[in-house]
Amino acid sequence: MKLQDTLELQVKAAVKALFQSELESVEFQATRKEFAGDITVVVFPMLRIVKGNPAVIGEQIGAYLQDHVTLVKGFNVVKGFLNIEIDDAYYTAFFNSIKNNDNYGFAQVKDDKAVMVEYSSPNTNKPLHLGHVRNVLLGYAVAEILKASGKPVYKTQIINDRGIHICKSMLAWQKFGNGETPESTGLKGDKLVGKYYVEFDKAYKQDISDLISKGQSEEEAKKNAPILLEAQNMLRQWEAGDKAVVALWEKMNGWVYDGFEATYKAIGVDFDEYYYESQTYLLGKEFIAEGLKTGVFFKKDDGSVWCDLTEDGLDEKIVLRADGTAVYMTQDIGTAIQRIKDYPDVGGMVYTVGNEQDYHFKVLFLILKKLGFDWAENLYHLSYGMVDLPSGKMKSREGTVVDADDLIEEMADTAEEISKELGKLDDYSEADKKALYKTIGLGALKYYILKVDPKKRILFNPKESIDFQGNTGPFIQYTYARIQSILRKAGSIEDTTTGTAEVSIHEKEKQLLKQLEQFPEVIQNAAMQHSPALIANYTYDLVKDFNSFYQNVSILGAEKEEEKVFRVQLSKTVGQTIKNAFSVLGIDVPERM
RNA sequence: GGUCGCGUAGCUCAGCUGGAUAGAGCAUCUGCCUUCUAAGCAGACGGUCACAGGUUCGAAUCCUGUCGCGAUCACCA
Repeated sequence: MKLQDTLELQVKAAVKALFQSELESVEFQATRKEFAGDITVVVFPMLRIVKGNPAVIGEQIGAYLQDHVTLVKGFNVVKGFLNIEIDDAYYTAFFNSIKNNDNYGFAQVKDDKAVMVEYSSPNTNKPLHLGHVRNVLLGYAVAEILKASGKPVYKTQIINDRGIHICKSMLAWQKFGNGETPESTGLKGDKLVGKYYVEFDKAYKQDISDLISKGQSEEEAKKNAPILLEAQNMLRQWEAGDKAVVALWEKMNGWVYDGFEATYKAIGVDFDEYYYESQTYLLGKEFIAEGLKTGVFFKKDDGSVWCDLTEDGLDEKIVLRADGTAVYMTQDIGTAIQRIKDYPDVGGMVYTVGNEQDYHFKVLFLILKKLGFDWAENLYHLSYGMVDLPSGKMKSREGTVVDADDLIEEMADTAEEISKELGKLDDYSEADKKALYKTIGLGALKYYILKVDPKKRILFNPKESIDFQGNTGPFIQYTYARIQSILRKAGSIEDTTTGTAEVSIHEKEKQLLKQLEQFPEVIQNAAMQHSPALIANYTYDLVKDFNSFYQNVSILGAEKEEEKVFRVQLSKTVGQTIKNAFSVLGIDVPERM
């Protein structure tokens, strides 16, 4: 049983024995480090049940606990806070229970219902940028956290592969591309297609200014620009299944997918299943028709279909255009239903999408509930703030984006610079060095993004590089590498001793043990709150405790053999915990750096 | 205008369902590498938790209002 649960029972027993009162619950907190003790009972809330002076009550309960509970070694009362000192034996026992568990912190699969986590979900007309990076890192981490908390998880994305924006890239390539391909240019497929998206915009702007100089208003010109009309025509041809257009669409989307895969691989994320809007929007339409029959939706005079959400405090929402074509909502309804059809064990879904779509998901979830799906109760919009630049929003068309591939490369370059300055890796091969720089660079980037609350917007200043010192990924990776160095040096020592001998626990060691103890709970909390930031911050605290221990206590130079063994094992366990924590964040840890 | 989110040290952020003197990192300044990796450690400096009320033994945390920033209220996705 957990320490806190044990103590709760005992405190209740104490109150019953001393004051003949029944306590509903007991409030605990970690003892502040300026006071003696390990865990603290807050006496104030008891005053409702037990009348008297909180300090006196604290003293009485403390005395009772000391007499009746072997784990309680001592106590003191400061104001209304009863600080309890726990016997070292408790911590040694705890440590022995986890020290050989490489999966410490991860729960066994205990849920038969799976969660499907959607992230990335890009448009196929331009490369991924820093905004997508935040999305992908968040989604991947939350999926891994859910897994670690004991849930089966499917990772997926919805690829927005149809619509006017794709026709724009296609048309521009047709007009100006001269048959360029990723092979002929050496460009990544997504970059090539993105290039023509920008080309389209240039031509479009040229058309507009031409029309304006011929006397049209700006508004008219925007609508009548020849190249836009052509793109719209292409969309109609696509919807009509025109062979040539569809073939071009397939070819260029193929290029983009190859490019995306390369980026996902570089970032280190993956997916179990892909969904394409071009394949799910029709199913959405079916359920609109269904909902029309059951009265969930209604038709307006012009033939458009709507959902009335005014009773839920929202507006009316269109779900099908007057001409019968699908809107965004139609597709999302279809996609959700398709997923449950494909994976009947899925009992809930997480959508990783920016907070500008908060309203959309509120409405989507509500509509799915109205359509009567029981799983609609378990939908969660993992909403996150935008990544902005000092100049404002990132806009692909205007080229003001931080490209994902470039960023990853720059991070590795920075890692290389720092590493070379320190010069600790002279015996590494070039290939090993390169791999390490990537690990560190990515570690810095991922940690930088994941440590902040998803709700907050991030202001990314490309001129100020991401830190490698302090509360950062590389700092944590460094600590891990240090631990591995100790383990390499300790080598055989570990194996020759049983390590069960009683060792008096140093203050710094106890601090580490307390921190380790919390890890499983942190995983559960992070899963419940869909928050990678909790894991990141926990890991940072653990690492700080370790470094303090490392600098203040000699590990390999311990006076007694059993102390040395204990410290080495403790280091090893901390290292394993860092590795486990970082693995759910999708961050690798190096053996040396 | 309606709705939602955010506002904590010069900067970037923690602060769980209310608890002790609000914590880290960066930046600035002091010490510590002949001893396990100094991407580190030990310390100093730095705060009217946007503002005003309310709830209570106790509020950065909960409630109300005000101000500031952002998003959204599309037959775009």
